[in-house]
Amino acid sequence: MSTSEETRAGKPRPTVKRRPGRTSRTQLKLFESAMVIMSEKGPTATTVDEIAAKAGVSKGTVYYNFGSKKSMVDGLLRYGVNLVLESIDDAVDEVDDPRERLTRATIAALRFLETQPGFARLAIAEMWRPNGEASSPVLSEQRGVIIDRVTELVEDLSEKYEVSPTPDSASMAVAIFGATFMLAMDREMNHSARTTQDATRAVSKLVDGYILGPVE
Amino acid sequence: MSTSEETRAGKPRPTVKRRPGRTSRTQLKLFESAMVIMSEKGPTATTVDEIAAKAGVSKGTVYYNFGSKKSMVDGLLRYGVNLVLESIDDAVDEVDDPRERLTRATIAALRFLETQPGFARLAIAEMWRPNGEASSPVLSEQRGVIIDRVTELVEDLSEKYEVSPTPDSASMAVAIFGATFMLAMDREMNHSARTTQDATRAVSKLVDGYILGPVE
Amino acid sequence: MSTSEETRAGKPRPTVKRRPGRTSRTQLKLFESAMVIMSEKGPTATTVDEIAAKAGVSKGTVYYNFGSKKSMVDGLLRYGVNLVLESIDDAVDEVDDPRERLTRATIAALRFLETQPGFARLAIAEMWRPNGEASSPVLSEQRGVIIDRVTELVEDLSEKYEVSPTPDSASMAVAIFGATFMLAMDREMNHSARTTQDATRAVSKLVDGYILGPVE
Amino acid sequence: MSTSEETRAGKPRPTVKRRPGRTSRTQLKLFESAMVIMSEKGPTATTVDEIAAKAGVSKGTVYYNFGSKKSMVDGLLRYGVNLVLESIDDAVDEVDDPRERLTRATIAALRFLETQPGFARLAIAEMWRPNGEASSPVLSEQRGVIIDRVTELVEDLSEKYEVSPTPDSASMAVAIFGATFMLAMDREMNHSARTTQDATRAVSKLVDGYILGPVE
DNA sequence: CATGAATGAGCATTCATTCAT
DNA sequence: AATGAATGAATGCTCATTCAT
Repeated sequence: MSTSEETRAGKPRPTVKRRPGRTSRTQLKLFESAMVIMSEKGPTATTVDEIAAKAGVSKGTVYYNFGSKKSMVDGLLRYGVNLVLESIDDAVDEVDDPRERLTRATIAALRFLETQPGFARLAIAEMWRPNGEASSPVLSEQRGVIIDRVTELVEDLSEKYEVSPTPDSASMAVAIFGATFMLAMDREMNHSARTTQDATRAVSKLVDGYILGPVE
Repeated sequence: MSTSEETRAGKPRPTVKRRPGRTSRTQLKLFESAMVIMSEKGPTATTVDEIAAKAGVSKGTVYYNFGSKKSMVDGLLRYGVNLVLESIDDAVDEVDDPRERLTRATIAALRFLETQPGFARLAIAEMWRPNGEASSPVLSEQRGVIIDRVTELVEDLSEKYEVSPTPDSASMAVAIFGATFMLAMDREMNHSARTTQDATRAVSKLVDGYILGPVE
Repeated sequence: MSTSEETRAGKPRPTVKRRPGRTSRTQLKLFESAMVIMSEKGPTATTVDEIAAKAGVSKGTVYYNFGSKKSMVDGLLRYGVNLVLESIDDAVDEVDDPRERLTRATIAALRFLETQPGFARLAIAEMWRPNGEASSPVLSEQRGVIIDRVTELVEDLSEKYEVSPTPDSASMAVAIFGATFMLAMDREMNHSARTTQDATRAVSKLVDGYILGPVE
Repeated sequence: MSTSEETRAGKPRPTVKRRPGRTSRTQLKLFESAMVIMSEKGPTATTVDEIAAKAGVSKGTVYYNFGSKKSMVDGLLRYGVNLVLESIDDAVDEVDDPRERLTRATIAALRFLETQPGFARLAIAEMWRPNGEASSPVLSEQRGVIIDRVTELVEDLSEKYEVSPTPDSASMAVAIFGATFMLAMDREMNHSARTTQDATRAVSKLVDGYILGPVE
């Protein structure tokens, strides 16, 4: 699911199982522990010691398995994005109507983010970073992957409803994604302030706005 | 504009000019330097040394003026949020129609975020943080301030168009804010990918969606 | 006496006093402590903690003053080489005869190395290192400086005695330096095994061999 | 060829073949790999991982065969010294004249060191170390072995030419060895700066100097 | 007001070594 | 004989903060 390009010659480290999908028990434990702590404190504030302690292994084991904190975050990011993508695909599966597909997709994403607030926070903390050095290529990559998926859905919608020239599908996708994302984050911060349903409805509204012509 | 809650008793430090709005030249210089660097590297990765160097003063001076790094970030946050609020107020001023007001407000915010990507990054990096310890009260405070402002605008709209049961105004405000925010960030990351106009139009679309009834 | 090229932008570190020759008390203390410990254990085996402890300052102070362990070693190297050079110059001063000059120089070097076995060990440990990465440019530099000085002396000798075609002066310088160096090291290891005078005489012998024609 | 003094009681490990001179294929492979890497990076900077990787075995296998990194270095040292000794013996064999013997011996050593710069570096890095703890007994031992061999040659020379009281043979041996060593190292560092012949001639000169009386 | 030397807790990372299989 | 996952002590380095001048 991820590989460590950092492994210097002569320093053989497993880092990640060659067989994708087959993650050792230890790696999985570390993965989960890292996700939990990093969602709470953010990746920077999370120490490798904490992760190791939570996973019940030694610090050395973390490095034996992941090579570096950075590659662990990368792995976490890829892992999370895959989960989002999967939950979107599941929600959309066997649904034909483009509008219904988009709506279900956003709701699915919303639900996922509410279920996994950790990932959302991790993602945001990593995604908006200095464009410069620290920002791993994995970020732009994953950012693209998810936006592309939403853009596809929007484009199907555009075709069916023949939405006029105006906003390009990608912009629309970004907007929808942003709305969804922010609603999820808001719910998590102001616990119980608003119901999940409120959020769901708000997103639906926005989608509708895309289809309908401007208020005359 | 900033306060130092950290100053322990018995250790009198100016930290902040008593007279609000009256910031010394040194403080201003530090403020600006901090904003520039923190936008680029994020607040955590930014060191006090760097800020001092950029401002052309000694490290000690930073502490003399701000007391701590944390209180500096708080100040920056307040400063930025005020700017956003101001640009929204300017855009909305003398406009009566609620829809027009909301549209203009979002566009103003969009423009601001595109002009000050630094602040946007700073805000997001700080605002969605562990609900726990690290998160300063200033954050939730400012988060609330801005969402409240948008909510007001949405509520005016609801009244006029008598938007039915639908999503509560606050959720809508959050969604709109999220869409705006994400469009701004996306533009900055994928430089030039999409035009400012595309983004503007996309936001307008969403606003329209709120007003109109659901697609029948 | 040395500067740190490593200082990254925005991370202002004194590293070394601008005014050459004027080293702060702390830096001097660290310098001396480092020399003592590194001569005993070798630079690699010496930890920054140890140096700090011996100097009676905190670890942070070491970094405040030298920036890195590596630049400290570089400084030590330069420092030592300068001392050797000085002691050679002192010994040679006001002596005109080339042979006498060379002899005195080697004896001076020998004495220095016996007095400062630490430096000798440090030098050798650092000088013969992988030509690759780890080897700082300072090394080749200093290596050159000292060999050049000896070569000068040998060349003066060559001229006076019109030493025939034979080995080039530089090779001769290297050989003499090597003999001197090894005698010094040997004396230190096998304490008291051989007297300083024995060593001195051995070196003289070698120098004579250079002047005289081959045994017919 | 190597011993593991570290093996704690009750933990029987082969570590070294009982039958001296009989080294298993795996051990040989490790031996050679270690020599190559350690010559390049020095023994301290060389990790067991690297050696294992280069030899194509697992890290555990290194320990299975050698018990510890230290005992591996010891073995390497012995191995190298034996090679030098052998090449000297070969060069001297069937030569009767003491001067010729010494000259040939130094030239042989010079050639060996130029051929095996790795060993030279390894030897020097290890031989001049803290007299204290880290220094394995193997070191002084090997240091003695090689100096003794040269001393023998020098003594034969002394007898024949009746070199007067002056420098004792051992000092002379050390000096000659040092000159040889340094010339070899210098050639390796300043690649191609001086020819092998220059070095050879320089050493010859020094030997001659020993025989001839002082310049009157 | 300002400075800069000093601090020390904290952190990511390395690596020789162990051991169950 | 060999393996490789796991370990943990050790280490170089960072950086927010303090304080005497």
